[in-house]
Amino acid sequence: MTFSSKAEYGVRLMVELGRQDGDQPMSLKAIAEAEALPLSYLEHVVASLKRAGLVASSRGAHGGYRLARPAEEIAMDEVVLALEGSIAPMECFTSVPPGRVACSHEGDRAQTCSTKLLWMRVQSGIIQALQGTTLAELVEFSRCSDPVAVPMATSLPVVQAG
Amino acid sequence: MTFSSKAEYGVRLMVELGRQDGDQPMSLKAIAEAEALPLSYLEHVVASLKRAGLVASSRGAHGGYRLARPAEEIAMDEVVLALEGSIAPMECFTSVPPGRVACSHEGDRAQTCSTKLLWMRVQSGIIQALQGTTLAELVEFSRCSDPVAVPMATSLPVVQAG
DNA sequence: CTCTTATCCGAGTCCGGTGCTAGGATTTCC
DNA sequence: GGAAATCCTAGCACCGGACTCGGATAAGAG
Repeated sequence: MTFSSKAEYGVRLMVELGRQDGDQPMSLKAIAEAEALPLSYLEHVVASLKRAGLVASSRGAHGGYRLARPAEEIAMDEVVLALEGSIAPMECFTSVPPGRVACSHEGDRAQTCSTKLLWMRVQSGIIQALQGTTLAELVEFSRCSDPVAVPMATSLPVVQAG
Repeated sequence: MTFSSKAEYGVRLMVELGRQDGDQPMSLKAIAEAEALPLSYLEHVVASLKRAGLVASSRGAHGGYRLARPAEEIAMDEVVLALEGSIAPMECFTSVPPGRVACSHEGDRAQTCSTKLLWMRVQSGIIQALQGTTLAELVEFSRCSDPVAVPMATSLPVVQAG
């Protein structure tokens, strides 16, 4: 249960773009160096973001990428969705008609998958967390590099199997 | 971003055990047949659950597994944690001292990872969803096999990249 | 006592996806 | 024209997930 590195890199990339303030675009090379990420791989990452309409590009010399919208109007579920392809805790969560959830296990004796309730709640939790966070927040968070108060979830311990 | 099939199978297994009411244990073979899951793989799955103290076993003929506690007292975060090893949306989420979160990217120029805030919120959302669901709920949900009202999250559409 | 049924345990295999590279084509500014 | 950039497609290598197999141990049935 981890997000792919594509999601990680893509979010870092978006934050980096959000930190920029001028209108001049930022080249991938500059981003790769700033975040210490492999340039050639970032090309694929940014392609997904562009396809989703989250970044705009300008080609040629002095070209690069910039946010397609102000950071305040970009919710992170869009970003992660674009990078990850889908936000679903189980592969069987494929939407056939929009708004309904079909589990591939269904049809076997017409019983609804007993785990569906659980995964739907988890999915809901993830989406709410992503929707409730804007890129602007992350940009702001990245500016204060001093490790003081994390705005949330400092009280809950990291859960890990012993 | 999907949970492993071990998590899926393990939850199914737990639900199956929860459906049993007598004190006699249920054999893995019976579970495997009831859920149409590979028996030899279930052995590994149930081993994790046993190690976590969620199921108890009795060996020999007529042996099998039963819940170590009543289903009402089993929150699903325990189950998923046992199966998944850890509940963290990013590999860099490793807890060095309990209650604190260290990101492996930290230390590079002492800047906190800009994505930490996001992943912590996501993690929090997942854990809350899991903690707020008991095994008993899933057992109950599995009994009413008619696909009427899903108690939650029916309103939110499945998010998926086009 | 042994046969059967079961849990237990470790090793090993197969396959697909993740993460990343390579090479080239195209566009744009100087 | 050349440099700097995006774009596009193919391909590779490794790692882990999903699963199998073989055997050891334990316990009830006859």
